Amino acid sequence: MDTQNASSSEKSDFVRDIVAADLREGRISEVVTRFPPEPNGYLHIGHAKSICLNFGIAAEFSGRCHLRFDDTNPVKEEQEYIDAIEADVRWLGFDWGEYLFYASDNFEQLYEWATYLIREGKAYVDDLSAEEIREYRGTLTEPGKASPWRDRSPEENLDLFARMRSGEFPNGSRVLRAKIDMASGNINFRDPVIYRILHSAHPRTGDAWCIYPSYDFAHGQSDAIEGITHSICTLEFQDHRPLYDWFIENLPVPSTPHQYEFARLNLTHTVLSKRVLLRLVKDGFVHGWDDPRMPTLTGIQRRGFPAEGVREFAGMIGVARADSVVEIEMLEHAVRGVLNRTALRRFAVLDPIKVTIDNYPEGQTEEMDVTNNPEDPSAGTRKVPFSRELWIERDDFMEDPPKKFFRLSPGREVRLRSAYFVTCNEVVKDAEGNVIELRCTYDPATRGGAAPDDRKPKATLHWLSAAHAVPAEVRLYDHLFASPFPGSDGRDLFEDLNPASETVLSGCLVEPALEEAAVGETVQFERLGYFCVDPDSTSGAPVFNRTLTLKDSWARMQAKTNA
RNA sequence: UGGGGCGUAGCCAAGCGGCAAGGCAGGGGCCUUUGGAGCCUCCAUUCGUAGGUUCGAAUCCUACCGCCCCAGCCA
Repeated sequence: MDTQNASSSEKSDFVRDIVAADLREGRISEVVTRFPPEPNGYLHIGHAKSICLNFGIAAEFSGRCHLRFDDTNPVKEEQEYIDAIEADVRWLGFDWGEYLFYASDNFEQLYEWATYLIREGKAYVDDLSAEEIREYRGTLTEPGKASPWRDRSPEENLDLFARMRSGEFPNGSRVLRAKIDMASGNINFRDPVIYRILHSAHPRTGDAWCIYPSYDFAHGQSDAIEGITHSICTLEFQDHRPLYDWFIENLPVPSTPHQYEFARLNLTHTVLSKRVLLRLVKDGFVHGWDDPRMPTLTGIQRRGFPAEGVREFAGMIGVARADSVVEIEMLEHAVRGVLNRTALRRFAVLDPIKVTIDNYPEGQTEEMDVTNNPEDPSAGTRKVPFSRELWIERDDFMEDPPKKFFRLSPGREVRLRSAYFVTCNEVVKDAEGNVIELRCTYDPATRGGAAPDDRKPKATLHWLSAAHAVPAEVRLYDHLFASPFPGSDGRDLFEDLNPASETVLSGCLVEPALEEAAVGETVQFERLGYFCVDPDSTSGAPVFNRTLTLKDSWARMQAKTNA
């Protein structure tokens, strides 16, 4: 029973099953995985799935996971991205230790192996142009045909390849191709390009090279050099696996890694395409890679999602081979789960309305003891000042309330959390008839929020003492895209952007404890949601990003009756 | 019409010949000094479809249907 319970709480999926079997049956003695980002953009939540898989497996099976940059295309790659990727993987909570690699570390070895292939008669320099190569490749249903340069001698190929390296030829003039099978049903076998001429500086190797290996020629060989046992990638590389294996078999590589593919993550109401994310940033649809609406790890972090929530989410969704789109609510559920356990509770009023307690002594202030986190007694309590003039949330009052509205209204008594019961006696309006102030009385016997006669108001409100409240800016965030499937049914992706994805509120008020809140800290504004201190905050002028709302059954009820 | 994959609830996903896990979402209820959280409970007589094998099929076989990926000198 115990072992059953223990094993059922372990993560299990087809990749872990394969690793476990390989270990059990002695095909490997230690599992070695790798996370191989190309430094041409920022990491997003989809990468988090892969990171959690690769680092997670290594940890669970006492192996190791390498961080390797797949930096074989200098025209798209930048040091900025390398730095950001390292920071994001660390933020997610993973450590590659000494195992930091770059495909570019292997450029010399890769070059040597390319010449090996040439000497074996398994690679050749092709003078065809890019367009000609495409034409010669054939189509999905028709075989390709041989390039006229396919049968050059190894000597000539070696000479040409060396001259490609030395910079003698312009971009696009020649490529090195593996000589495999122009008639293969798998297009990756139709003499794939393995080296191209790119007179372009590389973030790491500078101008040492003007020819660069393609992904197919670099990835598996880098795996072999590092001793990777399980090279885990996404489904679109399935067709490349035979080619991956071909290079491993035809080259004198030091180990025999294997590739396994899983379905990449898709999420509703957002998009996980580096191309589109780049465009959102470059065209100003968002404020940057770290915009709290972005699905990038840096954006998610600024939004206030804890790394633990992201990891929990990765565990929830599993790993399989079927294409899927996960509802973003699952991510939000995981995030709320950790925030509920860890976030300190605070009072904040986003849309204030004045409350005056007529029978409370003018000039008096009390320090009320308020629980920091009812889920975690060890978080203790804090003092929140209470006085005669208060702010409450405008939404928490209705002059003419519908049946199920339990909050404040004329003649009704509610509890001010951890303070007193108050009753609304009078509604003050301006010339236009807008409610501008509520005149209330309090019951001194209910100090702390409990009545000696045990009567229980149907609602508990959050509040702020007017004299002590700190002004703040609060940014409300919602899904980046209004449609769950952006760009579906032929719509332009950008038409589906949610116009209400960001709402900036000024004139919000927060309790004094928040005046000097630490950037990056996420707290719960009681009854409103989770909010994260934004780096735009300055001393005494905090800025908060709404991470997520609390689940709101009142709002749900409203929506249902309105529908 | 070539090659490679995938179809289990609204969504994700276990299941590996013995009678459909779990989570998210949703419904109902309890509880509550957050209309939060928590707790209880309901939610697939059926696994893309049709045949077949078997005492027994989501699991094996056959055919069909649907969806995804591949024709970068991107990864």
